[in-house]
Amino acid sequence: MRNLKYAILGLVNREPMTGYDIKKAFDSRGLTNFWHAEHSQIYPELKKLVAEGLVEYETVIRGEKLETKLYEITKAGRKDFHDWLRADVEIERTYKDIFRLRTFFNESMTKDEYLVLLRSQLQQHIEKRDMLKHFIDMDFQKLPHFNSKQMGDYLVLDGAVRREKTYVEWLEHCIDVFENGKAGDPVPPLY
Amino acid sequence: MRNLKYAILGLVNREPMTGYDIKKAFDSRGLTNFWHAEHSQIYPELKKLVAEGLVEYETVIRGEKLETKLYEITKAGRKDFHDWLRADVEIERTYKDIFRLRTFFNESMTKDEYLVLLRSQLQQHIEKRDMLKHFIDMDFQKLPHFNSKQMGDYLVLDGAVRREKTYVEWLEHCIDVFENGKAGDPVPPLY
DNA sequence: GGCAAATGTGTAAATGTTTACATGTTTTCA
DNA sequence: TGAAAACATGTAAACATTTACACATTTGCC
Repeated sequence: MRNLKYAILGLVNREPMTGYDIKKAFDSRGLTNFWHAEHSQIYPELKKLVAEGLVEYETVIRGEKLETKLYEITKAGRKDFHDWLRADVEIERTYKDIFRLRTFFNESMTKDEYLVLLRSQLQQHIEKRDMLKHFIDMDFQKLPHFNSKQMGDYLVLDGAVRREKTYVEWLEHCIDVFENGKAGDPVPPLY
Repeated sequence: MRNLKYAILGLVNREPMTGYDIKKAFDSRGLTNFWHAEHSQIYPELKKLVAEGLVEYETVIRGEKLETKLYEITKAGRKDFHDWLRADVEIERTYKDIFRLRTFFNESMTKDEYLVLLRSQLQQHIEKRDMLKHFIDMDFQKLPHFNSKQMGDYLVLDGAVRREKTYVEWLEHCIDVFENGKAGDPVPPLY
C-alpha cells in the first residue's frame, strides 16, 4: 500500500522539509487525527524514497555545525504522488477502534463497570471535540481559497470535528441505553 | 497492546469456537466495522494463547475424518480478559483514514478531479450506511436485553451507522464547498 | 553561564498485519 | 455424481508500526 510513502511525498510536495519537519507535521493538529508515524519510520522511508529517485536532499548547516537534510520532491516523485492522489479507491472495510471492541463485549461487565468506562470516554471525546472546534474557529473564520493548503487543513479538521461530535453522541446514546433504557423499548430513530 | 489477543479471548469467552469461527466473526457485519484479522494471524495467536494457558482446545471430528479444534477459554483467560475489559484507557490519538489523507492534499488536484473522488466515496459510504441501517432495522426492532451479546452487537452496529452517516455528511460538505462555496464565505456552523 | 526544551538524525528489536503459499474435507446444489 | 462453495488449518515472506536505544546541536530562558 505504501501509505506512508505517499503521506511523506505529499508533505514534501507542499514544500521542502527535513525529516524532523515531517515528524512535526504528523504530530500537528490536523494531520494527527487521521495519519501518524514515528521518526523511526520516517527516516528509513526517506532513505528509500531517495533510493527510488522520488525525493532528493540537500545538506544544510544549521547554526555552527548541525547538519540537517532538506528533502525536496523530484519530477518522478511528483508524478508518482499525483497518480496515487487521483486514484479512485474502495472505502476501507475496517476502521479499527478498541473502545468499540470493548463495547462489543460489554455483556461481560456489570452496568456500573461499563458506565464508568463510557463516562471516561465521553469526557475525553468532548474535550477533543471542543479543542478541534476551537482550532477551526480560530484559524478558519473564512473559507480558505481553493487549491491552497489551508483548504486541505480546513476540510480534514472539519471532518475531525464531525467525527468527534458523532462519537460523543454515540457514547451518550450508550449511556442513555444503560441508564434509562428498558429491555423491550423500541430503538430510537437514528435519522 | 495485544489487541488481537483480547479480541479472540472475548469471542471465545462468549462460546467455544474454532479458528474458522473466529475468522467468520471478524468478517461479520458488526465486528468487521471496527476490528478485523486474517486467519494467518488468528491461528498463530490461538497457539500462543494455548501456550499461555488462556485458552485450551478439544479436537472434534467433523464428518468422517476432518479434525477441527474447538477452543474454550480457561479460568486464567477469563481473568485476563476481564481485567483488560474493565481498564479505563485514553482515547486513540489517530484513527487512520486514507481518503482524508488524500483530502489533506487536495490542493494538488483540480476541482473536477477531486469532485470525482468525492462522489465515488459518497456513493460507497451511502451504500454502506444504508446497508448497516437495514441490518439494524431487521435485527433490533426491540432493544436487546442488558448483558446479552445482542446488546453489544446492537451498540456497535448503531455506532457504525452513526459513523457512516457522519462520513456521508462530511463528504457532502466537501462537495458543497467545491461546487458552490466561494472563497471568503463564512464557515457554516457545525452544530 | 547553565540548564531545559526543542531540534535533528539515525538504528535495533519487537510486534502487528497482509499476501501468498499449501493442503485437505464436507456440504450443497444442479 | 460431479463440481463449486464452504469448511478447516496451517506456514512463510513481506510489509507496517511501535518502543527502545543512541547521540549530538541549538535555542530560549532564568
